Amino acid sequence: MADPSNPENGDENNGTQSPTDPTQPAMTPVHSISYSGMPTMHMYPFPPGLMPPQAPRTKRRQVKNACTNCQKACKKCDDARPCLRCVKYGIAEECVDSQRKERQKGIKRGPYKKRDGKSANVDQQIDVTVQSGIPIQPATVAATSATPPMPYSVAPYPPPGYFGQYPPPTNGKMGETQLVPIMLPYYPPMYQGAHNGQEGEANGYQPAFYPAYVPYQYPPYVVPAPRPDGQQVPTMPPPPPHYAPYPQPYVPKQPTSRDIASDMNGQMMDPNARRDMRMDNGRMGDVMPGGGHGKNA
DNA sequence: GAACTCGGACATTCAACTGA
DNA sequence: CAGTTGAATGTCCGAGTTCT
Repeated sequence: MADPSNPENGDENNGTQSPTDPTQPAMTPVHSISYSGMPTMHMYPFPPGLMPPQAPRTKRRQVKNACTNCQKACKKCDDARPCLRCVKYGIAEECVDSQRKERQKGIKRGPYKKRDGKSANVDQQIDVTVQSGIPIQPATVAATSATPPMPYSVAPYPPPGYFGQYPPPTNGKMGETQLVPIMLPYYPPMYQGAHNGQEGEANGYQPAFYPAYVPYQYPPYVVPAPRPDGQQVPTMPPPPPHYAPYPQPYVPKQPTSRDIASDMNGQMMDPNARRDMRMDNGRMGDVMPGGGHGKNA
């Protein structure tokens, strides 16, 4: 049983949510990514009746190289050095990248299975329909699929600020709706206050921007001409209330006294005592080649 | 109940292979 | 030679066990 109070387990249901977890954004089957620290309360829900047809299973994120301590303990590491776990246990000075073993070369593999379809996985039909009813092209989805999820839906309006940041589409017709590329902000989980998080990017949790396509509706929303003085032009009127809001800058949650207390618990313990309890009888001596613990060896 | 262990699912990497 | 495949290798979830 997962112990929610176990600091090792973190405060997130990382990577192995129920396949039908409705709090997770719809992701393409091409490359779904779990940013599981994304708190539900800060998500931009899909409007009623517009939930994606199925919430695909999210993908577990891994660091490229865990530190030796996390590796020994089979626990989640992060890219920062010292990693959060080592800091938490007071062994920051021992937090070093584990050494990767060189891959063998010259292993013969035998013939590959015939590909049945020409581009079976590329042409995977992805039915992403935004509320305008405009299906996003599979290629479009693929292009954005390696990027963070959009925990909100897009509406057939240019986002606020659109005109100041992106050139308006130029080849549309009156009343037509067209997909246009924009950059959307994404706030990684750890950006949301690192007081007790475990997962996330290395320190310096900056909002990232990533490419996405939104349906752009041509007039009646008139494209304002750029101002000669270079100032940003006024933004568009807000979308009707039934549309999901556009992403907003995340306002980090202040840690509650309870959060702090629970975090303190993990730190009050003598770090050395804790280290003795854990690190020195890890099973890393027995970490076998072949992933897992010897099963493929 | 908390801390720890560890089996195994899942992710990533990259050389071998394939087909244009 | 770029793109694909799939085995090797790595991470870490979470159930079970041990400890306090």
